Amino acid sequence: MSEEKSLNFIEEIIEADLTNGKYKTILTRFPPEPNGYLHIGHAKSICLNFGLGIKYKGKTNLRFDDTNPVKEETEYVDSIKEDVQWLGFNWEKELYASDYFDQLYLLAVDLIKKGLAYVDDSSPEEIAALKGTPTVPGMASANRSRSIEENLQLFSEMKAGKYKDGEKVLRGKIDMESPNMHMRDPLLYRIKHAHHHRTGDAWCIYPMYDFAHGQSDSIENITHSICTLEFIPHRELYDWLIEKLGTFSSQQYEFARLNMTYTVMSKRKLLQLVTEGHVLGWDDPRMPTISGMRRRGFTAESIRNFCDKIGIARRENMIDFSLLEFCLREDLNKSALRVMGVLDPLILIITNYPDGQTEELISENGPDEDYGTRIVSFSKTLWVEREDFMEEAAKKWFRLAPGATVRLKSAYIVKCDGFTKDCNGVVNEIHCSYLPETKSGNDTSGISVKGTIHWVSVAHAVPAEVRLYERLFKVENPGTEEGDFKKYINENSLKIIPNAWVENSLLSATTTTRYQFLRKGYFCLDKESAPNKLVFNRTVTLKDAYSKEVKKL
RNA sequence: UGGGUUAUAGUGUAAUGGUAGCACUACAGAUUUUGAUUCUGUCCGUCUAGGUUCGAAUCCUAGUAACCCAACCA
Repeated sequence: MSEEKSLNFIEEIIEADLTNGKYKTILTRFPPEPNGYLHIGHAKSICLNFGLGIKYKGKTNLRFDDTNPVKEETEYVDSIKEDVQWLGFNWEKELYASDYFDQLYLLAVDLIKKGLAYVDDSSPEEIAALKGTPTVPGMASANRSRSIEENLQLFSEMKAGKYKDGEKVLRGKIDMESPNMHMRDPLLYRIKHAHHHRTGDAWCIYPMYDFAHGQSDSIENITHSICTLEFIPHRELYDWLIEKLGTFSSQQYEFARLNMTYTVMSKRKLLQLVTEGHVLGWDDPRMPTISGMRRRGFTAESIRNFCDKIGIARRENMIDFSLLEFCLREDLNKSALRVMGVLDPLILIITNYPDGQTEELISENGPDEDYGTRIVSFSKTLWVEREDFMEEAAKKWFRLAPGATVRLKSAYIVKCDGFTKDCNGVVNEIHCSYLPETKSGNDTSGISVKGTIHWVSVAHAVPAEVRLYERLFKVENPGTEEGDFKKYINENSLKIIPNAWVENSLLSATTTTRYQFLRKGYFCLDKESAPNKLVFNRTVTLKDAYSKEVKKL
């Protein structure tokens, strides 16, 4: 019954660490910088880090890497916390790199005392020039040989605010000729007279990533510090600092970040989409952000399943968007309430049905009996989907056309007798006759039809705005395509239908419930919806074998 | 013309010297009061060239390709 699922390489490392007694328990962390909203790529990291904590009965911290005050804001902190919780994870501790500014400063002083760090007065340009290139070794700055006493003095003056931004930096004294650029006397501290979202104006020097991340891991006793591939070159420095400082030896492990077709994943690009108005905000339902996907109608379960299915490895990858859609539909199919709504309405009149009569029909709410049933009102005049009618039936057409029979879902089989057109030649009414003995639930006719279509009674329908979404980009990989990635934005990614009709049970729709509009897809109530104006987002369409059929014909 | 990392069906991921498997996609069929779901089946793969071995995706040698590294960003 229980298929043994093979371990990913990080799980193998952890199991080895646990069995050989290196650790009794593990502690991981999810370390976002609060400078933007979380996206599906972060979800992969969240599921990994928190998932490991759960699987191995360890713990996971949420730590904000807030060492660059000019980019970080409390708004982002709040959204990140909301997103992690919504995904279904609970952190052991909520921590901030800025909590450690005092300790970090002391560690830097310790490094100076050990003769392993120095204050450099060089300008950014000078430092870059002396750093060399990957193929040309770097050269020492004149300040490299400063005495420990002088370095201590200068560093404390940096902290005291004696110098302006950029005047001085603290650098590790490692190896200017290292083939690893990050070991060529990396910057550890820089001067920034900037207001920090948590520490306010208490500091004017801030640690760099390399002197904050590993040290924060070490301070917290993180056992497995998991990050993405681009940090591989930092690992040598990560290890060097921990060794020289003699602190808890956290270990860094790297995995490949998530890439997906038809979207972009970098914070820089996502920010551009927002600020330049290509989307309506970070939580625009077309965005790959957690907040956007949530608003679109994704469930946390579907995102977790997705992250589980894509796996963890060290090779570059490009995941098909269709896998995400599969995970989404898989979950929604189980949980969504079935309802009827007509997106592109066309009148259907049942000519032999009594005027003014209403029948309360029973329809299933979900895929199995547990979901129960509800009442839908049926009458002589209905809205049906315009695309469910053809003036002349095509090959393999199972829906309405003159002379054709279809079942109205949960109601009767009707035969199409004719139609009328308006003065512009557009079909405006379909005329049908119904077969009373075909009533859903006690059909005694023995007639079977190929097609079943959805409908709403005109007299009972409720108006709604419906927003349909398509992929945000027209090409698989806008990031690597030639020129500006924004050239490839799909201008049809949002289609607003202002005048859809939905069944009246949706008057009590909630934002937490997912719905399947029969045959039209999965929908959710948008946050902009109001009691007098329902607004639905289409989360994803249903799979559509018919449209494929049409393409083949 | 430095260093690092990675190469398994279209995509992703397993196989830890012993039958190349799983999922998505695509395709075909069955069921269906959603052209959905469900069910069944099909197609397609070890970067290349040598070598070691009874046996290689796995080990060795030499290539090739892709990605990352020269921010007072993380």
